[in-house]
Amino acid sequence: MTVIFSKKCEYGLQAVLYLAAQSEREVIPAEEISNKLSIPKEFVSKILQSLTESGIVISRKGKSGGFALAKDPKRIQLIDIVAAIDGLSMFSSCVLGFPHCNPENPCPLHDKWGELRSKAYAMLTDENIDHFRNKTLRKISSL
Amino acid sequence: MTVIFSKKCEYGLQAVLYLAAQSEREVIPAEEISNKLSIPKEFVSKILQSLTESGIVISRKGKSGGFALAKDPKRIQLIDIVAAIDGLSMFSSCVLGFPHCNPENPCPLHDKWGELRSKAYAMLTDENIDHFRNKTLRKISSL
DNA sequence: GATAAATCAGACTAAATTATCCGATATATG
DNA sequence: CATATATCGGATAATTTAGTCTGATTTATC
Repeated sequence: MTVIFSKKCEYGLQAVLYLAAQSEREVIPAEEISNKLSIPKEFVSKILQSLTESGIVISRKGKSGGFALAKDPKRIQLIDIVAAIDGLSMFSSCVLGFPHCNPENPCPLHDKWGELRSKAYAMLTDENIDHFRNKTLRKISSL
Repeated sequence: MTVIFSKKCEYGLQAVLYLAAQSEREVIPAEEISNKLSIPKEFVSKILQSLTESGIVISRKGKSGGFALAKDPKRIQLIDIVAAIDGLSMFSSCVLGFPHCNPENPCPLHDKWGELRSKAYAMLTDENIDHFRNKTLRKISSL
């Protein structure tokens, strides 16, 4: 298998994008997110709990409770979710798994991969999640 | 955690690059690869066995046996090892884990990721492993 | 032929990831 | 206050990935 983000992180990104696409509404119950995105309810719930601790989402307990973004979607970037769930180690570790891969002791792919990695980082930082709102809505409606 | 290649695949890539860097020698015992690359012997041995079935390396049993490339290193590309171990699904599946991500139903990152993915693919296909020989030797000698 | 050094094959174990379950607690609403 | 509907928190289960062990077989060399 080859992965970019862990399942947990993929689900977290999807769920946060989902929340960002609902900006007019109050909190959204985990069950709705689970249904719309086909993520096991308990699992997405747990992931959002952890994002609550990271300050990215907030939760309201009890009847008509649920999850919502903790701040203006213009101030949240995809990298925030990745950092909270998977961490940022992929942006510093060697793509071939060699130890101490750096400009002094580069692996054969060091330079090429370094470029790609920077672009991947940019992809996750250049835009805030509000920017993805319409695209997310369109994607969700196709599911 | 965030991964590009599985550990198995990282080890496989390292081991094949190692073999390619030893082109003048006959077969290399798994133990040497294990020692030089700090990969558990039985594990790298298993990985090379599977690459034998894929036709990328050959093995010789018995005393002074070991592994070697099955063909001219100019005819082996990194993608061959990736395809044999991790498969190529990462080059077609959605980076956010959405189902049926395609130009008609793109996820919010579809285009950007598509570009990066192509470049990652190119990184693994544009050069044969003989091209990495010197870089590999330099890296190995620093371990 | 005996011995040593290697792969081969398959079962097994360990660890990490993914997913589920359940009881407790909080809260909106009648 | 009772009820229904949520999250919260912790334990547990299932699955995948990573790694280990052992015994058999092969082969070079003395």
